[in-house]
Amino acid sequence: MLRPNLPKPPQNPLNQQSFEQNYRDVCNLLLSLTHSRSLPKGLQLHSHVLKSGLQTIPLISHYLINFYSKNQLPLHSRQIFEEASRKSSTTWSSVISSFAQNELPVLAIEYFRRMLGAQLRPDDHIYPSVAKSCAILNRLDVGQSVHCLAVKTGYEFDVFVGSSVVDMYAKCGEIRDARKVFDEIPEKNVVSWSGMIYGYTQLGQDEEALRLFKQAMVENLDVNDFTFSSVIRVCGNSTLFELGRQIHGLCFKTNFDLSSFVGSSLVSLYSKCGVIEGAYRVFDEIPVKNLGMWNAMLIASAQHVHTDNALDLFKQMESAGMKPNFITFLCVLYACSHAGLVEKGQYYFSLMREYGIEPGEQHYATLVDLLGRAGKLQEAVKIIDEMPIEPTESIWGALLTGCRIHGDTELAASVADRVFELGPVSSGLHVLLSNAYAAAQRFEEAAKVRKMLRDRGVKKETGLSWVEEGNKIHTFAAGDRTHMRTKEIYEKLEELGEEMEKAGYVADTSFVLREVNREEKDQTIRYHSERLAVAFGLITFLPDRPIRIMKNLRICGDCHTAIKFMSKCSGRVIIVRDNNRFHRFEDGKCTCGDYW
DNA sequence: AATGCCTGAT
Repeated sequence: MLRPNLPKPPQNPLNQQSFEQNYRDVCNLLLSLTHSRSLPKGLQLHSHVLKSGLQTIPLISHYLINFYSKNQLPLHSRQIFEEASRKSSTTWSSVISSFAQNELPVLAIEYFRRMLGAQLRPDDHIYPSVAKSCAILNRLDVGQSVHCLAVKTGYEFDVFVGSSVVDMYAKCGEIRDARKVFDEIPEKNVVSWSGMIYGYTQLGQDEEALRLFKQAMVENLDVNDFTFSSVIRVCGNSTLFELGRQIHGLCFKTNFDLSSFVGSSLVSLYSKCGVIEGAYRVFDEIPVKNLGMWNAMLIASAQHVHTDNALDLFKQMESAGMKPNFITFLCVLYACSHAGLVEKGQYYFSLMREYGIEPGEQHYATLVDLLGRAGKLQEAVKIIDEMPIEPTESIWGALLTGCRIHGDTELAASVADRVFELGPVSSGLHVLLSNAYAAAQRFEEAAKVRKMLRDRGVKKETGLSWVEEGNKIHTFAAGDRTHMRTKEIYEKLEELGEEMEKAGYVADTSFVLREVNREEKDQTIRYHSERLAVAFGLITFLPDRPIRIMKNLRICGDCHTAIKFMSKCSGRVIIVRDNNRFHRFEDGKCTCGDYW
C-alpha cells in the first residue's frame, strides 16, 4: 500500500500513533459507507474528518468525493475537490467521474479541460467518464479530441477507454468510426460487444447488428440481457419472427428470458409479429415486472385492439403501486383512440396531471388523433388552439388524418393554409397537405405543393407487403409478377374472387379516385400487394396456421373489405399489420370493427 | 476508481 501524504505531524509526538490509527479507520469506514450508500453516517463521518483535519489528505478527499458521487450528490463532490489542498490525478479522476455519473456532463468536460490546462496527464480512468459525457451531450467534436488524446497517451487499446469511445461515436451517429475503434480493442468484453451492437440498432443498421451478434455467438463470447434485448428489438422492428423465436430460445437456455429488459423486447417482438398470445405468455412469465415491461404489454394489447385488456393493465399497474410515466399514458391514449373511446381517452388525459405528468407534444397529438378519428374535428381544433404548447407536425398530421377519414375537405385545406404560413415542413406532412388541397378541389395549390415535393427529391414510398415463411421473407408489390409462384398466386386470386363475389363482395373503386396518395393505379386494385401476400399464404401454409402479413403503408378500404371476404371464404385467420395497427380478420369480420 | 442501462409509435 502506498504511504499516504500525511499533513505535518502534530506537535505532540504521542499523538502521532492515534492520528495514523484514526486516519486508517476513517478510510475503511468511508469505503464501507460508500459501498452501502449510508448517507447520514457518511455526513457524520465527514464532519469528524473536518474536525480532525484529515481532509487535507488526498486519499481521504478522494474517498469523500466517491462517497458523494455514489449518493448522487455531485456538487458535494465538487466542493470537496475545490477545497482539497493537493489535487492528485486520482482526485481529478474522482470528481470528473462524479459529474459524468450524475448527469452533469458539461461540468465533467469543463473540469477535464481545466485538468489539461494544469498540465496534468489524464490516466486511463478518466477517459471513460469524459467520453460518456460527450456521448450524453452529443458533442462529436469534443469526443473526437478526447479520442485523439487517448491515442496520443496510448490508452486507445484499453477495453474501458475503447468501449466508451465506441459508445460515444455510436451515439453521435459516427458508426464507422465506432467500428474502427471496436475492431482495434484487443480484448473486448461484453460492454464493447453490446455497445457496438446497440449502436447499429440505434442507427437502424439491423443487418450489421445481427451479423455482429451472430459472430459473438459463434465465437462463444460473453453476452448478457442488454445484448439480447438489443437484437430482439431488431427482430421486432423488422418483424423477423422466426429469428426472434430462435433468439428467445437462446435466452431461455441462458436464463436471461426472466429479465424484465429482455421480457419487454420479447413482448414487443411477439406483438409486432402479430402473435399477441405469445406476448401475453412472456408477460405472465416474467416474475418481476418493471415499468418498461408494463408499457410494452400495454402498447401490445392496444395495437391488437385488446382495448379492455389494455385498460385493465393500467388498473393493475395502479394497484401494483407501479407509477405510470409519460409513455404509459401515450399507450393508454393510443388504446382509446383506436377503439373510439373518446370519453375514456379524455379521462386518462386529465388523469396525467394527477400523476404529476405534464402532457407533452405527443400526448396532444394522440388526443387530437382520438378526437379526429371519432369525427369530433371542431373539438380537436379547439384543443390545438387552447393548448399551452406550439402545435407540432404530428399534431397537425393527426388533425389532417381526422379530416381525411371524415371527409372534411374544407377544414383540411384551411389547416394546410395555416401550416404553410408557419414555414417549411417535413416531407411526410407535405404529402398530407397536398392531399388536403386536392381533396378540396384546390388543384392549383395541390400541384404547386406536389412540385415543391418533387423539387426536394421526395419520392413516394412504394407499397409493399411481406410474409415470413420459415427463414425466408416473401415481399410483394402491387401487380407484382416476380415471385417464383406468381402463376399459382394469381390463379388463387381468380378462384377466390369468384367465391367472394358470390358471397357479396363488390369492388369499391372509389378508393382509387378519392385517395391521391394511393400506391398504384386503378387496374391493379385487385392485385394490391396485401392480396398477393394473402394468396401466397393460402397456397403455402397449412390450413390451421394464421396468415400474418406486414405492410408498410395503410391498408386501403377496398382491400380491407376484400380480406374480410377472403377470411370468410377460405376459413382462415388473416392478420395484417399496416403502418398503423393490426387487423385480425376471421370469418368475415375484422377486429378493428372498421374503425382505423 | 471506470464504459453499455434498453421499454411507446410516427
